[in-house]
Amino acid sequence: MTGLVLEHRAPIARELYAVLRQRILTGALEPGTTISETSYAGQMGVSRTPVREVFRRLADEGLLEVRPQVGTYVAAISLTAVHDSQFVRETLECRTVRMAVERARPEDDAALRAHLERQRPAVLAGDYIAFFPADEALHVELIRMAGRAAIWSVIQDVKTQLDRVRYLSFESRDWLGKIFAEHERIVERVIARDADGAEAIMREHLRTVFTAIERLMASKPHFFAPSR
Amino acid sequence: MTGLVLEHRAPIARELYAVLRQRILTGALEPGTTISETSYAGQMGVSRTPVREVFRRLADEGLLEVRPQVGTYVAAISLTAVHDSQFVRETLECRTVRMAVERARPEDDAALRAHLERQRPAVLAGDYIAFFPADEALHVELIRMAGRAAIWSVIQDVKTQLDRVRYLSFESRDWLGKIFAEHERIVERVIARDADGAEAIMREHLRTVFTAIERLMASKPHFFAPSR
DNA sequence: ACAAGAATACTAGTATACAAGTCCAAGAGT
DNA sequence: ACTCTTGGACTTGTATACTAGTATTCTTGT
Repeated sequence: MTGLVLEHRAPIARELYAVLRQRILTGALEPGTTISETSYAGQMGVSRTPVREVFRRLADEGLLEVRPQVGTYVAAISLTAVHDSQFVRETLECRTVRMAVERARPEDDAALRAHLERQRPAVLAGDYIAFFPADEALHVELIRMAGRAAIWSVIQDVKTQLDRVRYLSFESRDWLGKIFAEHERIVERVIARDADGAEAIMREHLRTVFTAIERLMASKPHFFAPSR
Repeated sequence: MTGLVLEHRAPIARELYAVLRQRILTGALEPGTTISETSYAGQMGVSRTPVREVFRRLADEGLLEVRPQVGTYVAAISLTAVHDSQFVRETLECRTVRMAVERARPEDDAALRAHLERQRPAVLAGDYIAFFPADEALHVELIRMAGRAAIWSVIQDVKTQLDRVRYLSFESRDWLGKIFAEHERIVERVIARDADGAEAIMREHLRTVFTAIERLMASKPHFFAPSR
């Protein structure tokens, strides 16, 4: 008994997935970019097998487009997909925030306030990297309060499309402040047990992405797939 | 020029996916069943590569559980996952059916009636196989009328969990008739441009799965994952 | 110069070989 | 009889080799 726990090194595919996904979301790899299994495997110093597994998964998420025997490309942004993703998120989170209000207990209020305090320093520092997980944590908390924690996986799925637009559109410097102010208003309405108010602000909050979509369409129209 | 179009034979993985998915949904492979990549590949007469790809996708869908270095199993039914899937579907389709009513045009009414007529013979014959696609087609039509056709992919995703319960619970002989009657009432309310009525019946319609869940829990409790 | 066709250099799909972790059971030692 | 150890038979993870389809480029004939 050495007391030493040998760590399993994480599967290569898991690491590759996180890295490539982030590169696409942040725009390091722009929509339309060609990226073959062989070349990416060589670039990352691994074999095609895990790369192929990652490509398949990202294709299912709508971030890659695989054309058999031809090539793989970073998927163009589908305006329809983005709009419908926003619709799904708004529909689900507006309903769950109502439920959160109805089920809220005193200790939940404290948890919500704690989430805000975790976000505040990131906002003041203009630190997007730190803000994103704290942002998600608040939304997860509200869903948990609603008693539907498992639907976060569905929201995460559609949120992928929205996050990519957010990243690519280069939100302005005061964006963090705006988002945070809306978070404060939502939490305030929840603590006041005002379901209508909380839902209204949540709806407004989740519709701010539309301005990002419009800005991106104006500045980078070639990122979008033809609407057909 | 021969006029003969050489068909690309469909990728093996695609075929494997459809077959294995159906086997799991229908219960030919019961929850908890062990199924290794090697054995299934041998059984299907293909190599591990496409089998592995299919396993990953089904694991992402929550139909398989892959334990590294140990084995792969047909996933147990998660009561939480099923309930939250129902919640997502109800939330989305209740909202879209309202929108369908608001946007409905005369030619849409005809399309809805046509879908009912397509379902009727399957109901009279007690033909589940023929009914399922006609059932889905009606729901897709309503979503299309709402102008949100793309959210069907989200609904399909959560619907997987619900369909499995439906299959495994062995719905009674008169189930088709009940479902069809609800379809008729929904279509009738849409044609009457009664958004509240249509939404109410849709909600009732999508909650019938709860009786299937209860029946399955009573008859096959070992199909379910411990709730923790 | 130009158009048609053949060689070439890619691509993803599939098969196979090897590596490493896990579980179970048989057997040795006490 | 019981415990511990050790070996073997699994499992999935990864690497590599081969197949077949596609697009481009270069050659060839006019």
